[in-house]
Amino acid sequence: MKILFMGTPAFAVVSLDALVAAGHGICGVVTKKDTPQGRKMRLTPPPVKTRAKELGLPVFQPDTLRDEAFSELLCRLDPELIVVVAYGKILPASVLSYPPRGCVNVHGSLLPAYRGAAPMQRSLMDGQETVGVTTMMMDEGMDTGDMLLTRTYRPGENECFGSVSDALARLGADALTETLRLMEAGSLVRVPQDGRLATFAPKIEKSEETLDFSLPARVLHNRIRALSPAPLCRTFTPGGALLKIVSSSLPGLAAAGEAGEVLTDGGNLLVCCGDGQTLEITELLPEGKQRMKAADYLRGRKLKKGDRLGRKEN
RNA sequence: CGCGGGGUAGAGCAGUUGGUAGCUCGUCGGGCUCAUAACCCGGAGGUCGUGUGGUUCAAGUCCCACCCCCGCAA
Repeated sequence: MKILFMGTPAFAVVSLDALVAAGHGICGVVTKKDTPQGRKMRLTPPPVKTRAKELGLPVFQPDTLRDEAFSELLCRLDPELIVVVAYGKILPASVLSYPPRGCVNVHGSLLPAYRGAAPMQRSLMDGQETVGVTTMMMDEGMDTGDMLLTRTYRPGENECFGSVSDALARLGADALTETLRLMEAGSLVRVPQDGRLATFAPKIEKSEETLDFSLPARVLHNRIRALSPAPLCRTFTPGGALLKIVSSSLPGLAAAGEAGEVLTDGGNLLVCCGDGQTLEITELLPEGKQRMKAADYLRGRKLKKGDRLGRKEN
């Protein structure tokens, strides 16, 4: 099938590779523009662009899909189908209606739950034991199109967003190729979403990164893994140093302490939470340092029993 | 030249007003113990990021240049 692929991050690269491996003709790859990133604000190409170039595919990085230039490009490429995986921009009706086979999207949740920008993170934050991906026919709504295929995944108790995203990227690619196979065979079944069951997964806001130890341990743990390996949850030491939390676990121990109180002097870093349960911080990233095991951090004697982690004092 | 932190034994850190390096852990050997991630004794392991750089009688410690890592901000 002659396909126009639209996607941006590493999550989408897996699907792009799968399409190529499945022998589909990719007439073009549309991705977001290079953005300044990192300390030096160096212009960095999105992963999909890098991969597309390696594959020798033509890459397009339009400012907008809503102008004449893109319409002309669309006509020139003349795709039968558009596949969208984490592109990062809304497709206008003019684009959605162009390809005869329509537009297929790979979405990182089991729709109609978690429509929106950050489905995987929100699923983990909510402590969902089953997550997944859904392929769907796109329409003008936000992830409201008819569902095609799903794949489910059960993340481990401590599994972080990065790992889940990798897993779902593979499952998404798998679901995508199967969807296209069924489409070509004419046996694709479209399942309308029940809008009454819809939930939303808005993008992560900066304020959500700061840990509030008055919350229950499980809530904190889920947030930590949902935001790892990036952007990471943050808290502050009594000295005011920023501490990013990379990973944690729930030892299931009750504790009588104040919220954010460090309960140990060495070894494991146990912190008392609002519900009287403990959260074990297993890996962290001190400001200006490499990420390290919490036990290593304690070896440097930066925290001792009775210290309180929390918001920066002002 | 956006702001800032850091590069010292395998790991995490300390190192005061410049005088050739310490701590916790790990590791190796021995001991104690029914046993142990516990305890005791002992050992190995470091050109202190790079520069056959500058200052100095003497630099991890001051100055200069460069490389690398990280946080903030985007």
